[in-house]
Order: sequence, then C-alpha cells, then structure tokens
Amino acid sequence: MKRMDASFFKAPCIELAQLLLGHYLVHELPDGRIAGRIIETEAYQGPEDEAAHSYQNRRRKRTEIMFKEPGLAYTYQMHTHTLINVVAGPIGTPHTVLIRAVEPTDGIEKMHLLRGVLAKETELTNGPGKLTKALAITMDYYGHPLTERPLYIAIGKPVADIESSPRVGVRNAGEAADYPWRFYEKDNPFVSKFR
DNA sequence: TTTAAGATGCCC
DNA sequence: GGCATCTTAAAC
Repeated sequence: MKRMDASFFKAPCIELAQLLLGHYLVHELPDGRIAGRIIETEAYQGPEDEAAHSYQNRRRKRTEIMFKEPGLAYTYQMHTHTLINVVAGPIGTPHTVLIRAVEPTDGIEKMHLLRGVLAKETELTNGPGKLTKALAITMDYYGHPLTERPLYIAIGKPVADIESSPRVGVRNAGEAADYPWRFYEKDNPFVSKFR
C-alpha cells in the first residue's frame, strides 16, 4: 500500500478530518498487515474548542505533541482504552483529528484475535477504543509519524458522500458540544453508534 | 500522597 | 446502569 505524503496532513483540521475518510490506517506487524478504511473522524480545534484537550492552548504532558508537525500520532488513554488522533497543521496550533471508526480490510482474522471478544464484523472497529485494539495500536505510538512504517496512513479513494453530526461523548463541552465536527461516510454499517 | 475525572466499551 | 483500570492534574 502506498504511504501518504507528509504534505497531505497540512490541511486545516476540519478539512483534514474529511480528507482522511476513504484512506487507510495500516499497521504492519511481523506476522502480517492489518488495515482498515477510515470512515469516521472528528475534528478537535485546539484553543477555541472547549471539547479539545488543548482548549485555550493548554499545554499538558499529553497535549505537547499537538503543537508539533502535522501527521504525527496523538495517542492517549481513555479508561481501559487507547484512542488515536492525527495531528493537524499548522505547527504551533494544537489541532487534531480523532479516528473514530474504520472498515476492516486486511487481517480481519487477526483483528478478531486481538479484540478478544465475540464481535460481529461490523463491531470489530466501530469505535475509537475498538479500532486501536483491533489494529494493535498502543501508547507506544505517541508521536509516531503516520507517514512511516509500521503504522501509517495509506492512500485510498476519497469518500464522496460525507455526513456530519455533533461529536460523540462531549456533552459537557458547552457550546462546542453542538459543533458538527464529526464526519462519516453515509450509510456505512461500520460507523460507530451515537451515544 | 491522594483523589477525581475522562473524546470508552463490556457485561449485568 | 455499573465498572474496569490508565493517565494526568490538582487538591491536601
């Protein structure tokens, strides 16, 4: 699979969230490749977005990476799960795109093993915590450039039919809770459930 | 040193 | 609806 060029990630956050749809998240393991087509994302616009970890330019240990170059991975722990974001541009602006769901394409059997629960194929990767487990993505990838092996974005085909909605799980974010910054492919059964 | 809270998911 | 169980910051 052809890896994405670093310049791709320079797009503004909200645009990048939509541009990422249709491309692939790939993890090359010693015993094979696991990958999924990105079909759901959320944009987090740093300073002016109350729902973002980097609201008001908060510099925390975990948010430091957001201020660096676009295309790096921002991984963090949510209860028992790891979530993965793509840092968006420009440098110095703490914007990120959360990957919320992918459609499994490679190594589906391996994903079942990694998930460890009896899951229907549509439930294998339909949530941010689920897809990281299915793709064996851990906190070790904090700061990893997503243009490099073994974990990278590969070129697919842009999604034509994009829908948007408020973001999931940010109801306490005041006005920002209603911003329609969640993007997903229309009618795709692998999209996560809204809560 | 202790506590609280969270961009979640599984099980009861 | 409870709870698991990790990271971080802020309280004590």
